[in-house]
Amino acid sequence: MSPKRAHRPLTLRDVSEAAGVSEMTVSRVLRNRGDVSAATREKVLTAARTLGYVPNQIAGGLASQRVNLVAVIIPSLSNMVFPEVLGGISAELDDTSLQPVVGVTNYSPSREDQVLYDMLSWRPSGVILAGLEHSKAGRAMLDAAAIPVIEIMDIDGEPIDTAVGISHRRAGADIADEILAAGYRRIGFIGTHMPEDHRARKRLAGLEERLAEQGVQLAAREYYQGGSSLAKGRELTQRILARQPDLDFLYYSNDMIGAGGLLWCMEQGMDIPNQIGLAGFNAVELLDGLPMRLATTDARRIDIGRRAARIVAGKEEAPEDGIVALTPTFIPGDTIRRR
Amino acid sequence: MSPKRAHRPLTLRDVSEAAGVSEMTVSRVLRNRGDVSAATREKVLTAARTLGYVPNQIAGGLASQRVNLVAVIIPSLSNMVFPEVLGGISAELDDTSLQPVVGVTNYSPSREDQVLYDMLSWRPSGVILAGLEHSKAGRAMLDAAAIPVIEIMDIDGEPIDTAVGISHRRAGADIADEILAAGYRRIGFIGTHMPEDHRARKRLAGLEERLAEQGVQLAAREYYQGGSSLAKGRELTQRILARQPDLDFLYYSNDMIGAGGLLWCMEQGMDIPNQIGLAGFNAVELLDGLPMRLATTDARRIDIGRRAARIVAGKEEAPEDGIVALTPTFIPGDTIRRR
DNA sequence: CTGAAAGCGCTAACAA
DNA sequence: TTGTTAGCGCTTTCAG
Repeated sequence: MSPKRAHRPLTLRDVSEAAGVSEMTVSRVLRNRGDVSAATREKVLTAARTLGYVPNQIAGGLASQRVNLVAVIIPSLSNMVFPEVLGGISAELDDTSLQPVVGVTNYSPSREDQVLYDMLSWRPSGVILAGLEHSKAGRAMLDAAAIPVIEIMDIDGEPIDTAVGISHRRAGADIADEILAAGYRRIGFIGTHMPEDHRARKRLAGLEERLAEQGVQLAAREYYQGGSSLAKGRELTQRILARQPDLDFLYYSNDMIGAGGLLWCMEQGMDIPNQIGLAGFNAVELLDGLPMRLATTDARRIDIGRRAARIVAGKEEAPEDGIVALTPTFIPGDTIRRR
Repeated sequence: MSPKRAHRPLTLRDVSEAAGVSEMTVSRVLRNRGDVSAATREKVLTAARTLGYVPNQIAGGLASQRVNLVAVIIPSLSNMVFPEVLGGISAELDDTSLQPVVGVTNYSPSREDQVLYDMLSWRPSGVILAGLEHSKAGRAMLDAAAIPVIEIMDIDGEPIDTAVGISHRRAGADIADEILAAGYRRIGFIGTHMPEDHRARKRLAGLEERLAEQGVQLAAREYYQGGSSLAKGRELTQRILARQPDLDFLYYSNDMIGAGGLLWCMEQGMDIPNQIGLAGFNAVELLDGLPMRLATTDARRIDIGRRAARIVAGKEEAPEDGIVALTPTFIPGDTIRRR
């Protein structure tokens, strides 16, 4: 028969009694702090293992005024993008004593405030959160928390402490350059209608600005609500082309709907990239096996996670101006004419 | 100019002084506990808001011996499946005071132990973790923790407290029935080579057993390492059919590689579902917009998350026998012959 | 309805 | 190298 389930959680005192040394010595052994003789060390370790003791970080955190938690606050988990950022963070934190704790806002500012409040109440030693736009209340909480704040994904704005990301405005402009250089002129845009997705908004602004500089205007736009899927990409592509059949390029605010559009255009027998060019955003590797490779931009999300984590972990110093700018990479794939 | 960043985190005492009442009264207001006059309540709330006070749960947890955290331990975040389970958990926890804290094991038992140790050191009020297979050490920690343990995804085994999930063995057998009933006989299997993915293993076992009962054996198998992608699905499909061109059905251990295989078969001009049938597993809605809908099984992962969360939150009582069995749904799509 | 005292389990700081 | 003492910031409990 297996041992009975415990009724009372173990404390340091239990280990201390079992090992015949003071609680303080047990504490030192378990944290690898201070000098302890090999013999007592062994005794303590054995006792702790035998009992199945797990230290109480609640008590430890209160006593030491240090908590090895990093709050990570992101808009969504279903987007593929943020799990990857998380992957970068967690990989870089793995060889430190810090643990990430994740909160999800669903792109809602009020929920961001709530999540922030909940996380800060654990007195983490740092915060990594997406975007530079926060509510006044959120900003106040961050200021009052007096801990390092790393804002990720976006650098178009004023960071609280440090921002790690790409310029989405710039990324939009770069895509405009690619599109124009490839000779496309009648350009349509398909993206989410999300006032709170500031990064998508900035990309679109950058795109339009650069187009305007070259005397080109967006010929059509199609917005949608809710999550992105292949199906949605198909539907929107069909709709925009029904309205404006003469478009020669479609720019999608993400790869998922872009891929849906690509599949639809292929089924219609359209000549890609000559008759029409397509591009998405984010370089979702998931889609690598499609019949054609969608043109896209790698937003460097794993690197963003890593750099942000390195900074909170103190492996890397934050720059003077508070901005860590990464350079997005345009990946032409098969859906834009080669120059 | 914005207010300076704080240097010292605020405490109850700060609010107490600002509001001119005892710390105890502040505590009561902030937790909505005990009777407080509307007037003092208002004073306290105003003071707390003005200062930007965020309660310290580390201290609170220690004092009250209660921590409103639920540890959620899953194998992976890049799988699409687990973020959805998480979604279900988080949705159901939203109207309680509990917060999920997520740990990722990467399908490694030793890492599961480490994550478990880290999470239990926060003294959560419950644990939700994937699978019924745990190390001896992990089992010991869970026993010693003396908190509710909900094992999710799988019910083929002996739960510690409660298991919420589907029978993968049974799901495999059901798929065998569907395949045989549709008239396929030369069946190939493509799946990950993951000794630690017990659920995929049990599905395969269930499939083979049922096939054997009907006098059919798997005609070919192809295993792969690492993550699943469309590209991998293509490659493996090509490989298995090169070896065994006469296969008339391919069963994939997940939808992602299944979809890759589907795209490849379509490009080869194969007649689906007559010449060859295909099925995946998991009903990943992401893939909904493909040219044909892959046959698949909905493993009820959102429901699994919800039910598990309801039980830890005490919204629902755990059954006597510790097993909450959900029924997976087979979705024929377009890639299996209709009877 | 409000307040005072004690202590949660651990660690910082100091003493031996 | 080991032990002792005094809190960390809150909540429990009890008194008013």
